[in-house]
Amino acid sequence: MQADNPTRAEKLATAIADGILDGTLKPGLRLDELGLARQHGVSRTPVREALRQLMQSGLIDMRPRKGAVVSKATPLQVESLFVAMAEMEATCARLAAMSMTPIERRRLQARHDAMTALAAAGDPDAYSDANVAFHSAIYAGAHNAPIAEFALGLRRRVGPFRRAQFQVEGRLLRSNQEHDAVVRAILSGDAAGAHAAMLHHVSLVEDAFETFAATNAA
Amino acid sequence: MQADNPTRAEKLATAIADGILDGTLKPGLRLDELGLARQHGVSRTPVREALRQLMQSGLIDMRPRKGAVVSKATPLQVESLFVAMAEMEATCARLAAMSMTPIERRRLQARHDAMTALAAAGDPDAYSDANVAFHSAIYAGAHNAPIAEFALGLRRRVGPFRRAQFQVEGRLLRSNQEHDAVVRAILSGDAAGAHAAMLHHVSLVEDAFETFAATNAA
DNA sequence: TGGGCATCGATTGTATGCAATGTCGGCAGG
DNA sequence: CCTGCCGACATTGCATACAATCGATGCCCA
Repeated sequence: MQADNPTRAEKLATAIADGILDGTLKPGLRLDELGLARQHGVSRTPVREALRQLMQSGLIDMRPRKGAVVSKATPLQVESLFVAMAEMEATCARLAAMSMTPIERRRLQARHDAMTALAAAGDPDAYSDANVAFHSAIYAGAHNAPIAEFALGLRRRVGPFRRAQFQVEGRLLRSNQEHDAVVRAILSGDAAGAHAAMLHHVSLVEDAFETFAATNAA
Repeated sequence: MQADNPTRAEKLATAIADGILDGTLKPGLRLDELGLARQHGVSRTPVREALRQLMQSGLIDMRPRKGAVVSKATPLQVESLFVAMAEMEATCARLAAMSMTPIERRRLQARHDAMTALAAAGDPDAYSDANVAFHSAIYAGAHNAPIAEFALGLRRRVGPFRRAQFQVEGRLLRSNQEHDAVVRAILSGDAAGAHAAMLHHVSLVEDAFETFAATNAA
């Protein structure tokens, strides 16, 4: 029981969050404190603290004496999440265009070039990983911790709803083209252009989700 | 000990948050769990839960075994907060221009007209209150819960740094003029214009803070 | 005299126990 | 048969007790 610098409550928080985000813990499921405690081999105390943390991040809902349930996102709420993420991405791009250092700009360009190659090679998995890093780089380039954290949290929360986005035929190349517009605007310091290009890019992701959802609703 | 529907942890969280925001608990101050518990007449458990909640909202910093301290905002971090708030206000204005219902638009217009009267009358206190409501109305008009909540949280956090903004001579009238531009853009559905106008407006608040800070740093 | 180290105190992390409250099932009355 | 009340149960909120870790103080030795 040594070398657990991350506290039990922290580990529980991430474990439960992972469970929610990867679909193991389904929306609406009641999170019983004692059950979770036994399941993870700890007492209720760290469970309670983990739950409180998750509540703040919006992954679960807790009402004073009614326990905790996995947030059940209505389609409207999911829509809000996508809109919010699009806006935050666009905002980060705007700020990045104004704030990125020359080194960050060069690295962004390098990332983008690498992704262009991946898109041409047609490797969805590698592209997807690189895509996450690409967007994270823009968050970081905004040089604004509060916004970057919020954007990261949003991305985590919308994650479950856009799993297969790069499976769609031709999405890779289009995504890369859109990235190109974003990168050019950022590198040239065009704040408004970066905002618009990123908004366009992420809104298309949202459209892809809606198409996907509509298809699966049949 | 009845009728405490808000749980003790919740009440503690708000109490401590108020203490931080109104300056009673100064940045850098160590928050001793046992001390807080005794001070509020409860045990450590609800204190811990309250602290965890405050950590998530950014008001305090906690490190695994090193306790909690009131977040000490460096000037750079304060700057980040102001930038973030400006961006979120602008984003809300953008979304509001696209999403507000006719009723909301009429109410916004009414609010603005009332504030114009207050500005003309030169009543800083009443204007300040109305100003909060005005901006909140725009948050709500964005019709996006995640963004609105984030914006509200940011406004709370920057609050302590912009107390006397309307004390500056002539600020009232200028503020009202800027609001006018924002309102016109929103009412006409000009998303980009609303974004720009709000960004301009809030950035001026930031400038006022910097002037204030620079003056007081002497 | 200065540095390394052991031990102590303080404080946090975790576990468990108790009291209070919400929930579910059964029962009486209409 | 349905509706409303009542009591037992389950679960949460809180308090207290125990364990583990960090920091500091003082001592010993070079």
